[in-house]
Amino acid sequence: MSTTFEATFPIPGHDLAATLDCGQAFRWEARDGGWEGVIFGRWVRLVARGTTLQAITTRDPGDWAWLRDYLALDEDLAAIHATFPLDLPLADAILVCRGLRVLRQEPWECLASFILSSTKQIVQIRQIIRQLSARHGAEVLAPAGCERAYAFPAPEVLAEVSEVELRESKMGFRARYLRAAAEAVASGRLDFARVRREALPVAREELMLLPGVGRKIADCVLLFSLGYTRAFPVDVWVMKALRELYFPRGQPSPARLLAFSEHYFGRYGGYAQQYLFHSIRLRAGRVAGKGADGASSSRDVP
DNA sequence: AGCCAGGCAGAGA
DNA sequence: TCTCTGCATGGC
Repeated sequence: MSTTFEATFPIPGHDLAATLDCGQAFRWEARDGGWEGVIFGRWVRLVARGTTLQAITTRDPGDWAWLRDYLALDEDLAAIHATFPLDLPLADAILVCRGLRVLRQEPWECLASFILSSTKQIVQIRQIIRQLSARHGAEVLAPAGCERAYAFPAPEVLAEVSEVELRESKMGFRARYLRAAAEAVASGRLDFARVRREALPVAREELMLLPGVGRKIADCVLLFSLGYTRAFPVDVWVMKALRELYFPRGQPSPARLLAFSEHYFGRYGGYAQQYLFHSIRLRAGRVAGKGADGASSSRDVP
C-alpha cells in the first residue's frame, strides 16, 4: 500500500487535455477522467477541476516547483496571445486552443522522443516510447491498483543497448540515431545546460550535429524542452497549414515558408505553431477522442 | 493494396 | 542550392 501526495493549483482557463494531447509530449494517458504519466522519474496524475488543477504523485513532491515549471504555469497565456500577429488563422486557432500551454519537458526525453517521431504517426510514436520505457526504463512507484509505470530510459542506459535490441521496440531505422544521441548525452558531448545558454541559431546547429536530427526535430527540442518559445517547428502538417492559410494562391517553396515562419509569428512563435498544429489536427479528426465535427473540448473555463 | 506518417541523409543534377 | 529516394513499421 503506497502513500500519495496531493496538491491543487489555481489555473484559470487551462486546457489540460489540449496541453497533454496535442503532440508535444507522448507519454500522458487519459484514465478515469484525468491524465497519468511519468515525469522526472515520478508517477503523476493530473485532473482538471474547474479553474484548478489537482495533482497527485507517489513520492514526496517538495514544493511542487518541478511540476509548475513542467506545466509552464508562470506563463500568462493572454499576454502570449497578444504577441501573435493579428490574422484570421491565428484568431481561430486561439479560440480552439485557448488554454493550451507549451510544456517544458525534460530535454533528453524530448530529444529522444522526436528522434523517434520521424515519419511516424503520433499513435505509433506513443507505442514505440511505451515499449522502450517498459524495456529499458526504471520502474517508478505507482499507486496500488495502477499499472506498472516506468521512467523514460536514461541516456546512459540506452547508450549501452545494441541497435538490434532497440529495434525490438519497433523503431526501425531510427535505432541508430537514438543510440548516437544517447551516447552524445551520456558522454557529455551534448550538454543541454550549455546549449540552452546559446542564441537560438547556435543552439539549433548544436542539436543538428546529431545524426537523425534536422531542422524540424531540433526546433521541437528547442521549443518543447529548452525554453526557446520563438522556435517554430515546421512539419508536414504545419507546412500544409502555412500554404493554405497564408499563401492560398501562391506556390511558395518550403524554404520561403520556413523564412516566413521565422519572422512573422514573433517571439512566441512556438506557441502560434502549436496552436496551428493542434487546431488543424482537431479539424482533421486526428486527435484521440475528438471528431472532425468540432466535438466539445474538455476546456475547463469558457 | 497502396499510401502515408510531427524527417533525415546521401546522391546526383 | 535544389530535388529525389531509401529507410522500418504499422494504420487506414
